[in-house]
Amino acid sequence: MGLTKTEIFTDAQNEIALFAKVIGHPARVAILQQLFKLDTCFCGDLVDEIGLAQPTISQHLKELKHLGLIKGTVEGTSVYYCINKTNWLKMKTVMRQFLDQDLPDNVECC
Amino acid sequence: MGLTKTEIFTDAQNEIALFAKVIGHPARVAILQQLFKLDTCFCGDLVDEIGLAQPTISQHLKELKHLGLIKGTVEGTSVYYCINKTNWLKMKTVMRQFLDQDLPDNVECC
DNA sequence: ATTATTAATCGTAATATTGCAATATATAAA
DNA sequence: TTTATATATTGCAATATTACGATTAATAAT
Repeated sequence: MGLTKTEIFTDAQNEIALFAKVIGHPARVAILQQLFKLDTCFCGDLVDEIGLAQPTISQHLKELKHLGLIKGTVEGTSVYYCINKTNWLKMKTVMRQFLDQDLPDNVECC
Repeated sequence: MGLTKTEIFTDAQNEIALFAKVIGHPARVAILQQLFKLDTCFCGDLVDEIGLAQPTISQHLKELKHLGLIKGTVEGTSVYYCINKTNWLKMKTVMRQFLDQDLPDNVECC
């Protein structure tokens, strides 16, 4: 096992989970916050800013890129990363819809 | 390793990651959606609704309970679960603040 | 051409997660 | 008291994740 049974859930449920999962690590949270703060950021800056080894940061960046939340552009020997606004907005919409579900006020809960 | 270095991140970053992580599995997404839909839900209903074994569901419920997103009340041999409104709102606030960060419109991104 | 710089990839160790069968626990019903 | 029902816990196997040292790749500078 150790393998999520994605096939028994709806696409929407899997999408929410995937987005949430990528946010589910403080290093990736920190990277995203940096990219928002600085608009664009060289990979090396992130390694300096966050206290993790370069390969570790690179790996987290890869995951964020894979989900489309960031873009990377090569410039010389450096790569600068930035938020992919379109996909960030998409994630925001998906997550907000999930978070905003609510119980009717009158319902008495346990 | 395989061990997240939480100590190098801020409390806020770790909190965001923890909340996101618990949503980062479709079974827990499905459970939460059911609890919102039905207001309150017997554990057995969840096992029937979602196609996972009873111990697996029980484990996911435990994680959700541990983070305070749901409450469980024993009634006879059954346990009924429901959303913990207060903590759900707290998570919503934390996550929304993270998701709502934005780049200035005028900034040109890569 | 050689060397320096930057980031990605590979390989690997440690730990975490997912899922379930088997079992335990606890209450309800007979 | 015995039996049925519902949920939690235990133990375990399979897989995933996290982290990093070593290496590679690719460009820039000398």
